[in-house]
Amino acid sequence: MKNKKAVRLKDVAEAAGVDASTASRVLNNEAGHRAAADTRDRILAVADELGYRPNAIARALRTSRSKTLGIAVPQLDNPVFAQIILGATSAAHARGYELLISLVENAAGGSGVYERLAEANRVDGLLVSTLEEDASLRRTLQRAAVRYVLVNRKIRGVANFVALDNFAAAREATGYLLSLGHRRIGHLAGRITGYNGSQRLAGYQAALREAGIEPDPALVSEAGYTLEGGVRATEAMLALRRRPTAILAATVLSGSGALKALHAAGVAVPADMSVMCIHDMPIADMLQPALTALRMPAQQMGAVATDGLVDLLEGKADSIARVLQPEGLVVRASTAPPRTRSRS
Amino acid sequence: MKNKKAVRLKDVAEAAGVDASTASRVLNNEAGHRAAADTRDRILAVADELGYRPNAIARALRTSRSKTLGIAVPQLDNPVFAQIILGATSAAHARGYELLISLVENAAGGSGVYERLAEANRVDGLLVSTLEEDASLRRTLQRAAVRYVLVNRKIRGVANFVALDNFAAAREATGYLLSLGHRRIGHLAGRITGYNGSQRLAGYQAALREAGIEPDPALVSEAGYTLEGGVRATEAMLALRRRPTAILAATVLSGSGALKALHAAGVAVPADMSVMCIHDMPIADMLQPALTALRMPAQQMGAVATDGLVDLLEGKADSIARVLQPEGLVVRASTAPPRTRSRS
DNA sequence: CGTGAATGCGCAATCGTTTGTGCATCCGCC
DNA sequence: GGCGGATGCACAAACGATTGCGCATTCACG
Repeated sequence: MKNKKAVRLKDVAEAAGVDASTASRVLNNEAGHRAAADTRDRILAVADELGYRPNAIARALRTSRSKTLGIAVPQLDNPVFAQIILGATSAAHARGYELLISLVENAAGGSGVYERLAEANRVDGLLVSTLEEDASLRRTLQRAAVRYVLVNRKIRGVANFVALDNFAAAREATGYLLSLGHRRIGHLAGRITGYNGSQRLAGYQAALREAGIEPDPALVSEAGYTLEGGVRATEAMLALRRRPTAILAATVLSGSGALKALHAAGVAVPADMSVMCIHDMPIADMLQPALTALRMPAQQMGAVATDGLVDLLEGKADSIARVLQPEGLVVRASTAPPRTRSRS
Repeated sequence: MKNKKAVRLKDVAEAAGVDASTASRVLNNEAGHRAAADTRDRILAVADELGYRPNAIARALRTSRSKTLGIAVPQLDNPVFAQIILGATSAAHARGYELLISLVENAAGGSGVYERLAEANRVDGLLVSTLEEDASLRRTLQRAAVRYVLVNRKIRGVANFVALDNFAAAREATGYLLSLGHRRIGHLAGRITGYNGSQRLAGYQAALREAGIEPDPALVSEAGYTLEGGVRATEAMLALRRRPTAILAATVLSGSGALKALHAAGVAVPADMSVMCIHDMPIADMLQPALTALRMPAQQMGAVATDGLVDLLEGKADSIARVLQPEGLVVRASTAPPRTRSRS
């Protein structure tokens, strides 16, 4: 299988009649290094002819930079992470980096996961998007002595992150429901203790207040980021004496749960209840009815975070803090004005 | 950030008063190496106390084995790949390997992707699950001189692969629809030129024949693995003079497209048309109606392939060829017996 | 024509590990 | 007490690259 041995720098150098050091400098275009045009051409020609590929491992050992990034995510079944990873791989490859994927198990404190990656410069930096998002994560990462950028997360005391403007997103989404005429709007919140969940809740409340409506705590139910959570939270909302006329789900997963629960309860969407969600995803279009959604640049977030991390590593930036804006509404079939009962 | 310098083998050795070579042998439990219990204990104690972690890069350079696997997938939005990756990461970590993810762009021949990974033992082996699945891929991989295992693919002339028994799956699925009483069953095929697509088609046809039904080519439509493909193919089927009473989608994505098209056309599921798909996924349960599916061990496939690849690399196996069986039916709301029109 | 500064390259050390080989030391045995 | 074979460890050479430094050669200039 491995028929011909790999050609090393030394081989190129010998074939070109120069020292390996010279070949190295020429091939790497070392800044401020002068080489005779003659020599340079010869080396490049020979390297090309022999098909020389630098040994990344040896280079990493010598330079202590592996040109590899790690990405730590808790799951893969949530499409948001798939999108983030997608954006991250493209950006990483574009910058000449590889991406090492690591699943950090559910909030298990991740015993040594980061250390394992950071040790030995196996990765130069980490993209972190775990479930736990508090000071303990910060300490863990600090202990691992690795540079990192938080993705889709924000933690007090962590300077480097790329997140979405969840407040703006929830406000805009709620605003849309208000513009349709809804006044009682329920919210299937994410994890209220987390950055995303709390910000979206706040945005939802802000939009209501701006419309002169005092948020009703009974209309907020924590659904997390799963189908089941969405089902349960929606059932709870249906049990209210005064049901909402519209539901804003923090995510497409809980949104699909809402649709499911509503269908089971015989509530027509959007005739009797409008539903929409934050984070447009391919799934939203598969649901019945197709879910109105607020688009968020998830993939771009992965890319921006990766670019930022590389900038950090290469000294092209001191810090990276970006909050990306939502990308507008995708109106589908799940939203409509409320029944005009209130006016009659 | 990097406050304390990493502790090297040499540091451990010095602190224990031995040579680095001795420390190495002890820490690695070198087979057939005898060390005085005294020395051994001292080294282990010191290593633990100093928190020694071997430098993976240096080790890789010396041994030319990086303990890293690469996985090449074409996309991430298809949940099958997410599952495969999930299984692969767990298995890889369990065997002490890391997983490097690489997106190989759409059938673009992947100019040098594999070489880039293989070069310099950046990865020891590759898990390959690309879209192109023919002899050209085989040649490309051969040129890259890398060991690999095909995942969810099968190519003539490639000995190492882990795939699913798509024939059995489609046959069982079709059998279920037959058992409900359906006689005209449509099939939304995947890519007929690919392994999965062709096998599923064959299984579908076999089941029909076993039931004494001659497969009607008009009832087969290539839908690929997307929502849109499913919509189009289903619309085509609805345009037939004699519509089928049930549809078997090769995948949950085309299945969701079928539901969408049926709903748009006002066809009730399952009353007027049953729909089911192969490959159960979380999405199947989010759809309305929830999609009956045949479970396939996608995650396990990733894990088995990874284990096999590691076995190959570590000389614990000469080849790995596994075909995993479907895991049974998940009956949901999208399937029912046909209207008893035929009997009336 | 002699001197000093450029210019272009090679020498050798180094990154942190693994591993083949050789030198002590110790034991048992005759 | 001398000898042979274990036994336990250290020495040193790799792996393939990068990089500080110093030695030639060339060139310009007085």
